[in-house]
Amino acid sequence: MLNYSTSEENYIKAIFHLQKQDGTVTTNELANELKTKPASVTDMMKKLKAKKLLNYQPYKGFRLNNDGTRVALGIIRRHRLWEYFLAEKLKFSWDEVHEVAEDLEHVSNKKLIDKLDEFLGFPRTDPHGDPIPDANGKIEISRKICITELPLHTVAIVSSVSDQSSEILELLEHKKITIGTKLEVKKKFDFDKSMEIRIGRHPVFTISDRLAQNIFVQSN
Amino acid sequence: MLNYSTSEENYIKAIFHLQKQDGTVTTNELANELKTKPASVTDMMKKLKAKKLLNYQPYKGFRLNNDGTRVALGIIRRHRLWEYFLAEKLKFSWDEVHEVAEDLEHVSNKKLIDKLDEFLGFPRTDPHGDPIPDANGKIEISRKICITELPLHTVAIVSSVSDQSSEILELLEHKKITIGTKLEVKKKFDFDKSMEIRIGRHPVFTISDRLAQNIFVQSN
DNA sequence: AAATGGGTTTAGATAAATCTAAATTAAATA
DNA sequence: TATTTAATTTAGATTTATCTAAACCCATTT
Ligand SMILES: [Mn+2]
Ligand SMILES: [Mn+2]
Ligand SMILES: [Mn+2]
Ligand SMILES: [Mn+2]
Repeated sequence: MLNYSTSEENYIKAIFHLQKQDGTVTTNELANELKTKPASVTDMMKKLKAKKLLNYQPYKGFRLNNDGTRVALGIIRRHRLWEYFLAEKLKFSWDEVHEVAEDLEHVSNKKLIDKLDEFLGFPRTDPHGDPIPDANGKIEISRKICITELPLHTVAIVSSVSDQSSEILELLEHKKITIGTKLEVKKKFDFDKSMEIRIGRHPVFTISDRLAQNIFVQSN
Repeated sequence: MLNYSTSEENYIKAIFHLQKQDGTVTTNELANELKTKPASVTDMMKKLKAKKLLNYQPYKGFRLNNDGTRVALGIIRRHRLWEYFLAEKLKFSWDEVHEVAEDLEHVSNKKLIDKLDEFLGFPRTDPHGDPIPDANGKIEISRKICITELPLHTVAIVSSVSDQSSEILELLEHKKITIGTKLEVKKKFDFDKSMEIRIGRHPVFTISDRLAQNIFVQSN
């Protein structure tokens, strides 16, 4: 296992996340994601290609290969285990963990991470409901769907939330929605795509399309 | 509170530790400590002087000022809290914690460290017996003396060990000496400076001068 | 007082990561 | 097919941290 610089790791992780949407990632997409400039991205892509972590032809975009994906999953494992530690053990709130984990994820000592995993009881998901890769880089394929796709009158369990800001946390806490909440969609309005939700036997209430877009439920 | 690079922090911490012996630290001493070259030290001393963390006149050595000392104590606080966490929670052994803490200490998020401190129950010393500075940078002045200085037939408590290698750990475990052990020196031999030690009512046994040099006891 | 030599600093080079501005390419439009 | 333009790459500079080799300072010895 080679070691990569903090900068290289940040690029690798960002490509991994952007790939999930499209097949191949473009220079501008990545520059935008990392708040850097396209020229810097091109430089780094040449370097990562030389290190055989991705496929890249000038002007044709890039995509992590098997080795690159393995490296990315290692970084994501570290990130999400630290997020779990911060929330569960240090009582950080949901929206605070990401920023700190951004730094901790770059301390890449295998024994540290495997012992941390054990200490935490081998958690399966981080505080945002995203799956944590195991020591071999295996990750659960999250069969999650957005509640905007959920059929009416079908009870489902909230499994993750894509936005991780304090603003969405405030709203979700107010609406008493959290990971694990069982809810069903009772009505959808075409006009503004808002919807009425019910949790258990509580009265129905309304959430905006903007919020609904960020709430995901288990689909199995 | 400004932030400093990993490299700057490593220099600051090393100066702090070297100062304890001498009054002022020399270029070669620091280069040797950090396994770098004297020219690199001079460059960094100019930078840290510009940042007003130390006193430095060409050819005259250097010494942290109040601000520099405050920064150093922050780094040492992080280092030792992580060492405690690794030993106490993740069950790392004594000689493994330092290396990992060398990386973790550079993640400088005040809330992270203060919550970690709380989670650990505000430990007063790290696994090697060295005091942990509190959130305000206050550190117990360790009134420790080496057992080579200890008068004969005086029971004392082992408070710290200066070498932190796996080799000394192996030997100390074999001799059943650990932090907290009550022992007394029964005899010293001029020829090789070896000494006979007694723990409680167990039979006396011999330790070398080389080992004795590294064992410190509380002196109060 | 002059010479010596170890410790220290300076000069100049290199590697990593970034940027701006200019050049280039490829795809869409005329 | 030629032109336009937006995305991308290249060229050249900058900052940080490091190094080697040469120059310099200064305390001790001749
Ligand atoms: Mn995160
Ligand atoms: Mn997360
Ligand atoms: Mn240590
Ligand atoms: Mn220690």
